[in-house]
Amino acid sequence: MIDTADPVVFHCDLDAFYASVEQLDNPQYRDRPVIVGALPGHRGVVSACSYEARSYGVHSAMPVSQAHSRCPHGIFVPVRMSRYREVSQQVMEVFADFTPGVQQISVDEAFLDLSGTRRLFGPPGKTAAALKQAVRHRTGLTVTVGVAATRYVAKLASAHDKPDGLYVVDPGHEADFVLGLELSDLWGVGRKTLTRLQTLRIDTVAALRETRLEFLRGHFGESTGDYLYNVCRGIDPGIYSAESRSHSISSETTFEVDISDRQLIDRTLLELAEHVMFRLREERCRGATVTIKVRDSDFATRSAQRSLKHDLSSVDELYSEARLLLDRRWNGRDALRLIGLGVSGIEPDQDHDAQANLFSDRTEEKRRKVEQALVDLRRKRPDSPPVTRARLLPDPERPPEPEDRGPRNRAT
DNA sequence: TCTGGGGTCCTAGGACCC
DNA sequence: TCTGGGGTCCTAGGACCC
Repeated sequence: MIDTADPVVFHCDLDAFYASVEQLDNPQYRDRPVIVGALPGHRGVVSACSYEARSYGVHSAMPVSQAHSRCPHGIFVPVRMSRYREVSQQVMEVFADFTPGVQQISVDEAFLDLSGTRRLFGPPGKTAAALKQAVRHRTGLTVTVGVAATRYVAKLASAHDKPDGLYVVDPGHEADFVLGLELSDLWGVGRKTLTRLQTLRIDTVAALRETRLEFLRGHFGESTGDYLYNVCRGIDPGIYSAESRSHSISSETTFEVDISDRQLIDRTLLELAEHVMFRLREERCRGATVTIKVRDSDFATRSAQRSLKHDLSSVDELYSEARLLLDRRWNGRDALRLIGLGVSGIEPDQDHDAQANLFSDRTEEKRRKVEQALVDLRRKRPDSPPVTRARLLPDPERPPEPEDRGPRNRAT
């Protein structure tokens, strides 16, 4: 007998989301292999692709050059993130009609808490079918729903029945369900962990379940050991249980060709500083830890980080810290493939004005105010050309920026 | 085939303090 | 003077996810 008080979680996952939106907006793309990401001839990977493209062996995270050779007649289109956010918002509104307990975890995924709705909507499987129908009717998109008593198992359930799927794991059957999966199906077991498990002669979920907790902790550390021990038994390790808020903001650029030109690298660093600081302000956050990242031609990646005694107050300050850090990780000669910049340890900035008054340096305070004014202007008129520093204005020698490199408006 | 960009969380070693 | 142990913060790197 199923208790009406049993917890019920839906994991809702929009199918091939970016590619589906492109097919929706461009009817001529329907039933054709659509590949969203970098364009052929450029560095980059596939962000998403339609199921038609998958039948050619294309998948997300694959280098675009490879996708192009597997599917030369595919339709390659760039990422239009702001459009996907818009459609995502519509879908979330449909979800909200079913429960106030919507926890969005990415642009194309959400957990829904449907506990205690049996009397209102009937059995969870019926509710999930109605939800799929509502999403299709209102947006034209298909969504796969996994239903279980916990978030972790609901997530595995949706992954088990894509696309346009509906899979219910009845309460009490979590362990049996997980036993039927491959080790690599377990969320949180990636390529490296899989290889290490196999090296230890652990090839299946059943074998993992026979492995002692102490052994797993010894080989993988306490945290991952406990994680593996739990998930193979269908026990939720506590994913997404806490209220999440962002702890870092970063931005990075991979150059079309590796470069060692100091001026170009400095200029890129300044653009990144502008972008990161803009987002920090836009989200009304403050932070004091700066991290830079560089990647060499051979893909070796290094980082350097410094925590300041005070919160960052301006683009110029972030930029000059970033340059100091860059000098610690780059000899100024080797060609770089990528450069990145981030601020971490960020917290909500409750009171801007009180904060600003703490700055003893009047110029810093002035800068801060000018930058905040720019943020407010861009927020008010997002379609107007961005106001920016003279040295960041487009260089006639350089190709134009791809659409989605600029600061974004967050859907809230 | 030559590998994006945005995040999260964990580990391990060293500094520092009690 | 020498010593132990714990807690916390910082830094660098790595695994994983969408």
